[in-house]
Amino acid sequence: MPARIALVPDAHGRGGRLHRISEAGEPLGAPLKAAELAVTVAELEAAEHPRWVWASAESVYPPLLAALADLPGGRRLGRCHDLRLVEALLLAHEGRWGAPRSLGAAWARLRSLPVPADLSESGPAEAQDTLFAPDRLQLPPGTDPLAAVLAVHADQQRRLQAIEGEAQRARFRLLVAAESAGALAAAEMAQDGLPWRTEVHDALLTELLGPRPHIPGTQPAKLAELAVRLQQALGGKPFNPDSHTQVLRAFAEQGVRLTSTRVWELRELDHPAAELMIRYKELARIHTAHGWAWQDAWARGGRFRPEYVVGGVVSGRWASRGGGALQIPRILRRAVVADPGWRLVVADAAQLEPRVLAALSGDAALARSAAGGDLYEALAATAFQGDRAKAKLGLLGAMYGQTSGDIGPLLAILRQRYPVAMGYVEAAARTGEEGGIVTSRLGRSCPPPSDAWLDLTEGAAAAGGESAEQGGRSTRARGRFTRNFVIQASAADWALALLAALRRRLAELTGPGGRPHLVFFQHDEVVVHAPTELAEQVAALITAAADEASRLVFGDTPVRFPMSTAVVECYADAK
DNA sequence: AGTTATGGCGCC
DNA sequence: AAAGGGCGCCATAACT
Repeated sequence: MPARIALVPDAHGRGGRLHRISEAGEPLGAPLKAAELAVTVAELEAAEHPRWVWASAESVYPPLLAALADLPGGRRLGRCHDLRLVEALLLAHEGRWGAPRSLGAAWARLRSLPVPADLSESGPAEAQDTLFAPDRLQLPPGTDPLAAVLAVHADQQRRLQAIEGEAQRARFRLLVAAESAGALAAAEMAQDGLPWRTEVHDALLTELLGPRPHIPGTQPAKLAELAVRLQQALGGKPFNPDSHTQVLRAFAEQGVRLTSTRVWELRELDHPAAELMIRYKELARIHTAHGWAWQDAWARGGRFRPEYVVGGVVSGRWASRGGGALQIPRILRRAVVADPGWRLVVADAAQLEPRVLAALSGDAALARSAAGGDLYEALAATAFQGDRAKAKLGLLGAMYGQTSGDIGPLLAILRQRYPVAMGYVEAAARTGEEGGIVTSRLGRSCPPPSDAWLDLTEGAAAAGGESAEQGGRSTRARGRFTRNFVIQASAADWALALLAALRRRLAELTGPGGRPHLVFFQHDEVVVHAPTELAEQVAALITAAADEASRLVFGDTPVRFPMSTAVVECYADAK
């Protein structure tokens, strides 16, 4: 078993302190002092390939990564144990959801000291020297940060060891490793950035909106023109098309009653202004969310640099902070182009969530449908007379808890043909409706119901009337949440395992053109920027990583998790 | 003036 | 075609 090394950077300088520890967290030998932390870390990484134990990758790794990049070889780190992320996983598992998870908070709990609240995570990363400052770790003044890292790590190992059931414990450990690996990948992707051609983005914006306005804050020509035509189509009185209330009023004055300004509602309207309104919304959104201001803030110097928030979604999916990394509109993918001599290897897991359901529930019949290429096609052939659309609709409805529409008969067929899988999601829904907790395959726990929920549902049925209705609504909403959680969170488990496996395999690959590296991760999709001569090898690695993830997360299952992979120059050409 | 809520829509 | 689950972000409206 390779060693673990606890690591604490200095408050101000380039140095830091380290201590070898055992798996259980006992210190081995004497602590080390490093004048040049990056140099020492690079040497130890090459010699021992340790698991780095630190307060959080988010605070420690980015500056270290920048320093490592300046060293010959430009090594990255293989593995870590992220105390803050692991603390969050353990707290949720222990039913202490919402307790602060910083190193300082964990330390304070150990010492029965007042527990500091977590800092808000708003705003872009601060200057590097303050990232290292001890106050960011939320430690009480005078605390030795290295001692805190050692103590909290040892405590976490004890809590991991205490998890009931050998298989569950092993899976939770995998979750801990994958979550931590994700934190490394997130920092590396933030540093590398997604290749972004500003001139392509510009041309696209100009085509859609007209030339960039000289005065910031003014509307581009085509948007302004649309607004005028919209006014004319609605009686000529000026109004602000960005204001829902004014739009509703303008339509009402023409005798058109709308309950909202949603696009699908406008589409059902037979009025010349409806189409203009839809077009206006479309363009206004691109302008405000991904226009020139966005480009200035997030996509300079040929790279889009988002900030990922690992574990930012309760299901274990990542969130992002600023830049909307996980909501890049499809049309803007034109601007994502590989460097000359490089390619983008774009891969997404095909029909991940229904496959996860098949593997999770152990439904043999559904697993047979998930053993090949198109799951919905197979499902349709067995249960829906070849109607693929119906098969897809029904299965999605079952996973999301849909009740409306004409979905009832489809669900009935699924219940009859796949009782094990349907029983699985329905049991999860029932647990939620009763106020219980569900967990993902690897053991990530969902949050408990809020106090407001308990107030709303307690005795609501007996009370009758409106409060019964309200209680019933929130009961069912909680059921839909837990029903979906088991699938979405287990899919996130799998995707995280894929990411970790792929990252490890990519690190071993290098060519004359450079090293392939991850540049994007979005729920069930990865993008690798690779020298052209390595692109096909990368595609093969992705397949291998998916197989490894499937085995690690679901063990021996007949369910396949195929990746749909494309080697392209431009992201928009991947699908 | 600054903060919070809402509506709406982008992604999975 | 939308709707069911999860998010982030923007502009406006509604508050403190």
